Amino acid sequence: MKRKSSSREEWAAQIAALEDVPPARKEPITVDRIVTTALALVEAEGFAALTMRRVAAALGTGPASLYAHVRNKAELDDLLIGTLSRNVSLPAPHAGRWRAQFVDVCGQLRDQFLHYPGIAQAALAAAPANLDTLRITEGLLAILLKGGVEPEPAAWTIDAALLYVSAYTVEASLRRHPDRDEDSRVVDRDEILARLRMLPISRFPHTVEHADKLNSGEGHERFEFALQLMLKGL
Amino acid sequence: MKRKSSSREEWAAQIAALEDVPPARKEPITVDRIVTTALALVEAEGFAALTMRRVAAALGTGPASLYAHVRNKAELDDLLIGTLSRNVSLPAPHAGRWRAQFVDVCGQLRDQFLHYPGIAQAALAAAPANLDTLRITEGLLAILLKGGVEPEPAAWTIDAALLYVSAYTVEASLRRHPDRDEDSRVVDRDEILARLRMLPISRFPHTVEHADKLNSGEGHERFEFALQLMLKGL
DNA sequence: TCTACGGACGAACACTGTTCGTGTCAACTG
DNA sequence: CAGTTGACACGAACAGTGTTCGTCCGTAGA
Repeated sequence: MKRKSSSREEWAAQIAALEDVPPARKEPITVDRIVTTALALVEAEGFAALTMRRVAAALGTGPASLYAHVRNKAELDDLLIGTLSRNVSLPAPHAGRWRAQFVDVCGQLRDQFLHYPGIAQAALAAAPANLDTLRITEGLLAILLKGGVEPEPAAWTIDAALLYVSAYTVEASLRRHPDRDEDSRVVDRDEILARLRMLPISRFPHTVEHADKLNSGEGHERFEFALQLMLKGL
Repeated sequence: MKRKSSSREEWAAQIAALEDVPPARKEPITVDRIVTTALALVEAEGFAALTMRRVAAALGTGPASLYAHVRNKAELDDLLIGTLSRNVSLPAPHAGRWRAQFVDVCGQLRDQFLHYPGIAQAALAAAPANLDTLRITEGLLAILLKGGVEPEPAAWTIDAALLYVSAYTVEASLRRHPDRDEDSRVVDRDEILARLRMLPISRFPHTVEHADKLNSGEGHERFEFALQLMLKGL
């Protein structure tokens, strides 16, 4: 019966061959196509939706096909943050504008991460010796050295700043996108403010008094504040 | 035959009742027991091993039993970081030592997170209005206000510092504990240094030149450096 | 004593990452 | 040109995940 079903399939194949368009000639899977598909998926549905199966399905195949081009999901994650890192443009270091240049590069990275919600989680786990992230480190190092910062403080400041960028964007993504209209979790600013004011004054005197300050900060004010804090401390 | 097997079980139960020790009298599951078990699991095997099934198994039951006491795995995570937050002791604010006090509290939190490898991932996702984390915010706010810092910069600095603590501990855990003796990933410091030196000088001049500084920092030197950076900037 | 109710839990669902073995098509080789 | 080889595609499966449903049972209240 194996024979029979086999010839039946051949028969179907022959019929399919009669169609004017041969079945799309399925172009081969490449690492680039995988990365592009994955990024589109993260952009549309967030990092939690990035699944080997979903990527494979979007490419019209099964999950096993991806493992010929990518060792791991972790390696795919690394490739994604590498691609994102390649999108930030590094300025020619200018001694007089080193602070602004530093903040600008970090801001570019922040925007890249925010555009693909949740992907910063992969950035925190990314291999420390990734070539594309090292390119950014090199650029930031050039900026700080040009600004007259000593090498070791410069290196450590870069480390701290990049860590902060990742944490900031992870948190921003988790706050925004946890799930559609869940009852808890998606508490907006006014709600948080109201809850802070409800705290017992005996145990949380300063929190209650300055609840508005704890929740203030439009856009990326807090982000810029934190980076300026680090740079002014140098 | 349902009858038959049923009576067989009853028979077995009667036999079991003959034992001097009644079957351990299975003490009830409580939120506290769940949290304690979960923390022990994370301490021993890392946050990735924290599974509803493993917690349930450690309690001698199935995963469904946990959902009577805990809404989500996310809620369990929140409970864990709440418990950890409750372990840091807040000093009485002292105007002359506000910087040292601030760094000390952050260091306590860091040590708590490092003691339960990977748990900081949950801290980044934790609810912003958790009572136990708010207690730490309140304590830090008291310290900074006592030090003469204005409320809004104080609030934003606390936000940045706590974010940094989480990011620092997440990264430290991921670097250390990814998997037992995997071939890649667990690249030690000397290996990273060697790889940095192999970079093409044309594209990575500063990275190659200062490779040693990029990798320096014993213990928590970088951690203290980053926090001092923020505090000096105030 | 009977009833209600909340906790415990077995089984299942819909997922996840990953591997194994087989198939198939292309490009080298004789 | 015929034949072999090797890389890639992929169906099926495995072990594991969070979560839910329906049923059981022991204890507290009427």
